[in-house]
Amino acid sequence: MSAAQDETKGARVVDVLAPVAVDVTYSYLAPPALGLEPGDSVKIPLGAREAYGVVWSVEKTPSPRSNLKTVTARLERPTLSQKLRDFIDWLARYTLTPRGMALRLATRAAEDAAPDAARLLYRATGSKPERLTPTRARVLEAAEGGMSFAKKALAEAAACSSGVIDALVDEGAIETIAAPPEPVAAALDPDFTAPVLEPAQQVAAEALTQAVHARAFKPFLLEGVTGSGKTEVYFEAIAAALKDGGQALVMMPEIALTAQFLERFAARFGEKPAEWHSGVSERKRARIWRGAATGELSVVAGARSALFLPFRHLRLIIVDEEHEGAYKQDDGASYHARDMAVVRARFEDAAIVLTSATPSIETRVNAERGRYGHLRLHARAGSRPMPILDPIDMRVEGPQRGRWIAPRLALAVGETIARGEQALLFLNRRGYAPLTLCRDCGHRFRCTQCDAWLVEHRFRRALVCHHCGHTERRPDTCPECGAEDALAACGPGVERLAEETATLFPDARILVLSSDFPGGAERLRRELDEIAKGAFDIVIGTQLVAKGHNFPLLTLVGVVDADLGLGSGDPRAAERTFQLLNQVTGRAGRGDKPGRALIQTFQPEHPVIAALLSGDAEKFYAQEIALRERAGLPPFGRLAALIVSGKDAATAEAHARALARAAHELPRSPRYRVAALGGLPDADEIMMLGPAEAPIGLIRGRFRYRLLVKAPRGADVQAFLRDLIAAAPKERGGVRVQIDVDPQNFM
DNA sequence: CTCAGTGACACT
DNA sequence: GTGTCACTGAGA
Repeated sequence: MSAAQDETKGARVVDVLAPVAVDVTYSYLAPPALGLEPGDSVKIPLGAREAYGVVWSVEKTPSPRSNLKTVTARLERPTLSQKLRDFIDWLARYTLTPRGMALRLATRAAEDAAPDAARLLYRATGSKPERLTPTRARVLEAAEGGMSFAKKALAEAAACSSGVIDALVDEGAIETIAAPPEPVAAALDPDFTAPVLEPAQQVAAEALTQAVHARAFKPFLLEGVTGSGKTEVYFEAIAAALKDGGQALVMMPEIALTAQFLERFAARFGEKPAEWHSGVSERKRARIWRGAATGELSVVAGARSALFLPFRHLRLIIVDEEHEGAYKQDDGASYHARDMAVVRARFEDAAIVLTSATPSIETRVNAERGRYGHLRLHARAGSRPMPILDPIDMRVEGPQRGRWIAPRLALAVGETIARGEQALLFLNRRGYAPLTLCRDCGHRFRCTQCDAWLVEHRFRRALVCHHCGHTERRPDTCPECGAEDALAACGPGVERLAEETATLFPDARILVLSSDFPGGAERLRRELDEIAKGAFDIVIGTQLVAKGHNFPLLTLVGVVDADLGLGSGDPRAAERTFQLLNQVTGRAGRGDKPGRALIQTFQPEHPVIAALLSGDAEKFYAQEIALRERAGLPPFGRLAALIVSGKDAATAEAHARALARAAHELPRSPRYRVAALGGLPDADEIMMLGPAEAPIGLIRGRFRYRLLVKAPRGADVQAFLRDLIAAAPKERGGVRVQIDVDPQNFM
């Protein structure tokens, strides 16, 4: 018997899933000594390189095959539980993502999880260095008493750089000792602070704690207006999970929101939870990943990707602000984190709580039909009253031409700031003006890449495409007719609104909050702090201001254009507008004094605006749900978006057309309809949904078109999509299809 | 004829 | 995802 045969004799065959864009597992020989079980991580040869993979199954009766490669080694990583592996398989199938890519979502953080490099501590040995400079003396003095310090701490204490310490180590005056790795997060105390709950909160909290203790899958919608105390309620559910020795995951839509949350959490549980988002260092994420797997970590608060952490005993998931669009992931695997969280909870036999002041339609329907428990907090905690809403009919009492603030709104702002209170003007449009045209020849500035109007950004002296990001300098003369000083800005953006506000209130301290201003989350946090301290009288903001930030001094909200977004042809336009305006107007009010919101609109009788003004959310939900049901829109019909991309607009469009053609040639139930949401004007086989408004975005250097597939409830839209992708023409390269399923009915 | 750039393809 | 290979067009 040869040595090679000897080696393979008795070897087992394992099926390994590698984190690559492949849907199948690969089989490898595994030395029995490794004792591999499903969920174990292994090092494997893959093509020309070494990769890692996760054992998905161990073949009981391996069929004889030649040419199998052999697992190189076992990786010291926590085992991925059966529950997590099932979830990965499910998600891959549901989102039409290769399973390897789904696996990668769950293991990417572990790629950096080198076993913790020993942290080095420094302490004095007692021996003196050859040359004792004043700086060195300071270091030795600081290190006196046998205490050991982190290098950085010691350097800081001695006010020197770490180089000095290195030199002292070389000369033997300082020694290094290995320290145990720092714990990822401190232990949490479920009884650190006794909760103070109002009766309605108490009822909801009890329902949740019961569900957590039951250790079974149970979804809830926790619905309550801004300030009704939803957080305190779900803190009790977290406390219940902790008392049972379980883990909890809190998902947040925005990084900017986490800071505030962490503070409140620490006040309730004594310590902050582990924080998980793209801003956290890779090294730290790797440790959180391990901490979740070992059970050492009990609560993680984070963004979408936290959903894939390998929790050991997950008892509870919270999805905060469940209606937020930020839960939708679009590049790579595309999934809706809120819905996938529900599925994860099902696999983990955990409770899950979706919270919102303005739930999404699908969640409301699920709650109303009894699939989710429905917990409601009607009043604001501490009896803070709801703001008073007041429409301004722009047809009757609008501002003069070229102005955007109606006299009555201006008056209200003036009174508010005269009382030393804050006013917020809300306009969901970045930049100075959404359209620039030439008064002489009528030329309109359009994006050369995707045909959308270019938005003027006056601060930057630029014209920017909000669709694809294309930017050009704003010229002084018309590029069409050469006329000078003939370019006119049409319509308002926040920058222009700031200009008008400054003219109306020259002495007011005005701040514009817009996501495109430089400085990022850091600056935003600082500015929000300053607002809370009263450093500004008038805040002008885009939808950024709707996202759950606290404005304690705000008493007046002016919605400058409530109609914006209602006519966009997006099937979710009504829902989005209602949510946005509700969140924004809900910011008004201080203490027990009701706030006031003035709403400028050209169509006060529009169902969405009317429902908003009536303050009756029930009315809105009832009418929107009825409408969706009639139109077969989600959640009553299934909508999937195929995102087709190409290296330039023309290629992308060609691919989109080819795919649409393939869709119509595919044998299928006539109940499927494939539509282009704008942008494919003469393709007669394509049903148009909404106006053509160039739905292309430039993402990572590629142009994207969006095609919609609509299928009624019960239809196997995934099977259709799978066939469609298979039938998609692959010639000339670059048909990349991403499926963005609006997932319904997956339970 | 070489070389960088682009895609298609396979990976057990 | 990533390494390899074939093919292309530009330049020596």
